[in-house]
Amino acid sequence: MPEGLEAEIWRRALTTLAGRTIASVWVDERVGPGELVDVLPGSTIRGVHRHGKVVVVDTDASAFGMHFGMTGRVVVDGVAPIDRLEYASGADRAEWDRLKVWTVDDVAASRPPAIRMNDPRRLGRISIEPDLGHLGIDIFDVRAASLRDALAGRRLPVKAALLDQHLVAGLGNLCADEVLWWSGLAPQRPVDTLEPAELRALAGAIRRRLPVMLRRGGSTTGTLDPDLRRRAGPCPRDGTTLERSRIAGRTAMWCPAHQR
DNA sequence: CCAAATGTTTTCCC
DNA sequence: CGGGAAAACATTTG
Repeated sequence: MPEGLEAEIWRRALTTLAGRTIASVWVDERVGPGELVDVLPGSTIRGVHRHGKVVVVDTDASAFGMHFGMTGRVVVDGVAPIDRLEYASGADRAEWDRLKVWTVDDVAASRPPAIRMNDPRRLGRISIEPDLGHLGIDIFDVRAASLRDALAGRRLPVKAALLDQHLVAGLGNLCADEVLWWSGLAPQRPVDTLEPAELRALAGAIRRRLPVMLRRGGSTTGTLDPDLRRRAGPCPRDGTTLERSRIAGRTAMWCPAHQR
């Protein structure tokens, strides 16, 4: 997916809909509850929040959540806040639409839906009143202390921990590799071997780098960008050829020289 | 043609 | 119970 950064970009775009009243809803029942069609019409959008990779739209009747899987995306008032997703199709076919929400002014003006979620691979999910209680600390709330608490008592590789949404919510494969690169930690390092200074470096990388990537447009804008990952090119810091390994079922790219 | 791709969940196994 | 590996989901891209 779309990682937490993309979810935040979409959350901000969706926030512009606050105050508008929903007229009608269509949902692909393979990925979301059909009851949304009955519950939402007549309600007004109050606001949009996000935890980790989940975006939640609050209305005065109910709230619904969107999770984007690997290839889900959102179009707001006909405009895609992120025009093209890496590792996904550049096309936007109507048959891939999974959720459409029209507001009363959309209907009056015969406009496209205010909210349209489109997802070719159909790995994303739409939920009603989503339970976010099982998610870990949000990426923008990570501090050295909260990160230490989240990882306490664990022994798994640090990258596996960063990808586990129950521990830290919002990091995906790209952002996890990125913050490990910046903090000088090898992805396979067990979390119980991390020194306090290393934990601080990791929390610092999450705190400092994610806002930069968010400003640049998301999780593909890091130092280890998709092109460098594909080529397994030289480490931008020291020129060492990046190494590729498999951790927690995902491809990890890392520098064997400066990441220890 | 083949492998891999921003993700999660489940199941099987140690 | 913790953790890993693999499969499943579905489609496009390199």
